[in-house]
Amino acid sequence: MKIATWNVNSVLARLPQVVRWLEAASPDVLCMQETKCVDEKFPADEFARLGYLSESFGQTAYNGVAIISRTKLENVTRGLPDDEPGAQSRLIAANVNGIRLVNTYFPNGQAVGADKYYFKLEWIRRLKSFLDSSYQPTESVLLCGDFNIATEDRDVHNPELWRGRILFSEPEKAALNAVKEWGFVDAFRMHNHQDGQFSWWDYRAGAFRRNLGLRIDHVWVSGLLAKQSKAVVIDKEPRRWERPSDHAPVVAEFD
DNA sequence: ATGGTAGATACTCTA
Repeated sequence: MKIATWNVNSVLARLPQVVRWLEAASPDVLCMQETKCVDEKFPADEFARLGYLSESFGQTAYNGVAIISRTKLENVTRGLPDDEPGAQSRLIAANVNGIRLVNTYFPNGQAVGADKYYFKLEWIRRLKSFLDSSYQPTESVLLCGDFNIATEDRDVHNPELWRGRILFSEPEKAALNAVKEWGFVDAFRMHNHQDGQFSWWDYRAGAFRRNLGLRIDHVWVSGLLAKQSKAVVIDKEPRRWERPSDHAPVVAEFD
């Protein structure tokens, strides 16, 4: 079973690339972030043509998450339980093949100390509460998405430049570590130990060409799934295509 | 230290 996560940076602008990638990689499930479109405009018909069922949780212009799957998606939930009405669309969860999938788009935070930064930290705390109250670590839970946090020096092209900055500040890492302590393992790091393995590169200043990136897109799994984890790869190929997303898909394979 | 790009929306915000 192949489960992928990809921040597509607008599912409508990226539709040709997403379709091309689905045909090439043929994942069973694709979790998307930053779909940037309301559910009525989500291109479910295009994905149905490729054999995928869609569940979307979008909004106008910003954020938005979706799961497409070759097999049935059950018990779909949208948002965090304590979200205010009209809250940003950042989480969609569903059961697929006995796995509880939690697809997330963490707030970016903008800059350390900004209002959005504190919103990010609080959102992560609320995610932790949601996990604590909803699931047992003995279940098969997969938390994936654009976490907008690099966790270790080897996940950052220049740790000294990024230290203390947004996406790599200590309070962000501590908040995320509390989520991990729910009972997750970073599936990518079970199989890959090198530095320089990134999932996002800024559109500007030739960052991709120079591999000036961060690993901020993650697949985390509970213990049962960790035992079934065969491989996790970051597929850089679609980042080389015309009009790419600034993120690359991360693909996890399970027995 | 600055500015570089991209997407959606509506002349600006977010990343």
